[in-house]
Amino acid sequence: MKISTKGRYALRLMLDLAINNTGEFIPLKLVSERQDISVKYLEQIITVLVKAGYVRGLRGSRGGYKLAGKPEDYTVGMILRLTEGSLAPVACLEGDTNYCERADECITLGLWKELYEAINNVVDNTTLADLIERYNDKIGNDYCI
Amino acid sequence: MKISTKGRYALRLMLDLAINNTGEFIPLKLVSERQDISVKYLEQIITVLVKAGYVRGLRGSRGGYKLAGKPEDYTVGMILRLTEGSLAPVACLEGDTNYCERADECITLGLWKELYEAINNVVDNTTLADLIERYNDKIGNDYCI
DNA sequence: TATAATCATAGTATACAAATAGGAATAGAG
DNA sequence: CTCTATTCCTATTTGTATACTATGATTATA
Repeated sequence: MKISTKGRYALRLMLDLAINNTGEFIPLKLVSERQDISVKYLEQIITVLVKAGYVRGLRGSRGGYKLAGKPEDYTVGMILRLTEGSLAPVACLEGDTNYCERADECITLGLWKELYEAINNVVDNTTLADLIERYNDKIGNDYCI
Repeated sequence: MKISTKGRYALRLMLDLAINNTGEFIPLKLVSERQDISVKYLEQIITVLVKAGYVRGLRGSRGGYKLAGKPEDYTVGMILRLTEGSLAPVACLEGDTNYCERADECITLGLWKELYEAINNVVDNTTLADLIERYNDKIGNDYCI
């Protein structure tokens, strides 16, 4: 029941781009230094975010990445699902591909559904902007987003 | 973010013992047939439940297992934590052993705490008796617990 | 043309998941 | 008192996923 590094790092990556946004493209080298994650691993993770259209990349010198939209456009759920896959606690809740023969007589299915909903409820109701705002309130910082 | 087979099977095992309880000890062979899980794997899983005192075992002919307490005594959380380990979505929320240097400046820590609480809230407020009752209501069965 | 970056693909070490296997100990039945 | 059905104990296996690292091609700017 753990969120993997891919999901966690993707979130930190998006947050880093949001917080350090100046309008310019931000190279992964900088994100790597700030977040203490290797550039190579970040590259692998950001590929998915680019393909999903959450992040825009520019090659070459002065290249880098920036969020395609605003921090409030991206929920934690969107980012985690992209990098982690489904957040369902059991496979039989994932789409129609993992249908379970025992579903009708399954005593625990309802419980897993409830757990799934609780998880979704948290991640889908929190945006990057929310996280930054809460952090500013707590720490007294004022990251410009 | 998946519950492993150990956790899921442990829950089904406890439920099977609860539902099929007659006062006698129930051999794993029967549970195995009903739940379609190998006896050998069930043995491995039930060991933990016995050591925790959730289940009592008796060796030899006419031996088997039975719940030590009543179905309402056991929450899903108790059973899952025993077999899965902590249900924390990130390691830094687990006890004091996994302390993270970045905790103070971590923007995502609050989110993980919220998620953790949401998960705990579900599993700690559902007992085996609840699951059986809900199932009876849904299916029209009347398992004697 | 040099440089700094993304982009694409492959490889690797480790740990965890999901079991299976073999046999010793024991409680009851006959 | 022996047979049998069971728990109990420890090891081994197999596959898959995680968490990276490595190499090199491409491209945009200075």
